[in-house]
Amino acid sequence: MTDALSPVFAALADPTRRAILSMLLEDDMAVTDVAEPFQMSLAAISKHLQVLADAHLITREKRGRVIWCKLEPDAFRAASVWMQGFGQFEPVDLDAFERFLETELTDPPED
Amino acid sequence: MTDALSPVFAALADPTRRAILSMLLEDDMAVTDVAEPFQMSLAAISKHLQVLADAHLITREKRGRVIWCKLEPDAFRAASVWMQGFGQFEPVDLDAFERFLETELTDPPED
DNA sequence: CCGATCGTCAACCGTTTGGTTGAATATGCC
DNA sequence: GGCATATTCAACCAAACGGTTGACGATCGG
Repeated sequence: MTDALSPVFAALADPTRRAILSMLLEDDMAVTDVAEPFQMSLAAISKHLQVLADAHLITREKRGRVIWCKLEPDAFRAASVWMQGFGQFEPVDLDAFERFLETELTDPPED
Repeated sequence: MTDALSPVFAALADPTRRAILSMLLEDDMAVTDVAEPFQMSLAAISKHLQVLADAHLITREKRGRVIWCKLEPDAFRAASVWMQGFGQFEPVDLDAFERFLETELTDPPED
């Protein structure tokens, strides 16, 4: 499967993995801390992180004992662009995105 | 799985199904015509269409013997909105979308 | 050096997925 | 009515998925 989009969507299809991505949206996290809120083994979370890394949705960097997980926005963008082609004939999302642009500009995310 | 997003992403994870969606972007199609370009059985395509319909990415309408398949942009939009949250802190896609807006306005899709 | 912590690996297990084939169900046409 | 066309259903299969447990290799702290 040389196709880059399939692993991205497959990774996003699992609610646990989407929850992990939402957590990483706030900050980079160690594997153990990622696993903490979930009712499943650390090994299971480790596998989920592997799937996300294979899809290039995250990267992992080892510093000492701890492996830090970090969002990788590029893969999101590729998939998002593909999807936008299917919404484009509907004017509604243009409005929505203009509204988003406005809030993004008037209320920029703090560092 | 009461979650609405998972079946959408799962449906999009298969390249055959994404190809079907691209075909439907041009026009509504009968099941047999959807199946024609693929090297697999009609039953397999029928199942793919079922998956897409379960995710509400398409609808099927029976007229006579023929079942017409039609894109349903709303499901795309929900998933797209979810994903935009992960790209939003990157300024690049704003530029891309502005360019898209421009082409969309200067070259509107004919009915 | 030793014990605790961090994370992955390997083997296993039940379920889902993506495909096949052949039969079944509508519907349209003559 | 009878035949061809359009689509799904049902049973089956191999492979992938999402989870478990237990052992293992690194690394930190005393």
